[in-house]
Amino acid sequence: MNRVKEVQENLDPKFPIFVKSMNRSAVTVGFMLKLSRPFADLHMPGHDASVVLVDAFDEEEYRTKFLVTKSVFSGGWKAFSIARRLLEGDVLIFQLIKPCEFKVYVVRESELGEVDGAVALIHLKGDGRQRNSEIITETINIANAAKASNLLASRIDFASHIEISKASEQLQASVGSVRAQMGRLDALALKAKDEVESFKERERNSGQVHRGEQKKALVVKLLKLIEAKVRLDGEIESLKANTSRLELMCQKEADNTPN
DNA sequence: CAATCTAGCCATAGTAACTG
DNA sequence: CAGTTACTATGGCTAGATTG
Repeated sequence: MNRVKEVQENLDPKFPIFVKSMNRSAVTVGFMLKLSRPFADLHMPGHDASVVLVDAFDEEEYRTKFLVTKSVFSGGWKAFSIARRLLEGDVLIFQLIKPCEFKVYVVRESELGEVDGAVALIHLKGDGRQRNSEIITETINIANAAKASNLLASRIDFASHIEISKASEQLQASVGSVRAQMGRLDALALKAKDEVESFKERERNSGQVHRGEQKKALVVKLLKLIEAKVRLDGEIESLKANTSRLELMCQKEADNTPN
């Protein structure tokens, strides 16, 4: 929830948001999602309405029905839930970007590493809230792209498409590497933050003692962070290229496969 | 008949009122 | 003023209705 909070805080505040963790009735039996009453009262129409959910992953739109009497997303919610493969415990952040239109960010309980990475990048970049939300989307997109590639692969004949499998494996290996990098970045970012806080504290308590040396140490740490960020950017670019290559291969395969 | 949707019921948490 | 109780709002579950 702390991670969700951090993501939430880095979204554009001019759009109202609400956070919802997935329970059994939202992702299995019944397939309906309750909105919090205060949010529904403030931002939802006073009548049943069709609501558009825009997946932050691929900008794909899903229509669902909002039932005002129960403050729930009902008809159509199941399609979104299945398409995004939502599980109990996953947390969704709904950002109201237009009347009856939400952008939806998925924070998966089982894959918090994805969000950790996004948070690490937020610490590093810090050049505006809009940019931050793009970073989160991009980071989650990359991880989801790897999963999507698996889904595609499951639909085709593995035996006759070894090359695609290999590409998929390479892609997953790359994702693993990037996740590991992100974990390290997060740790470094937190450490640097602690250092800055402790530096400020010491400065308050003991005046200007060793100020120069402490600043030097901080600069070294910051340089390390920047270096790691540049390395990560390179890996992300390479990962994107791999994803495009895999998509092309799958597309070719789909074109060649008779209906 | 199976999948999907809806509405009602129940449990729980929060709050207000009452009592000692 | 603090503790207890009762009421209300909210959220989750599930059975029944509807639709294809």
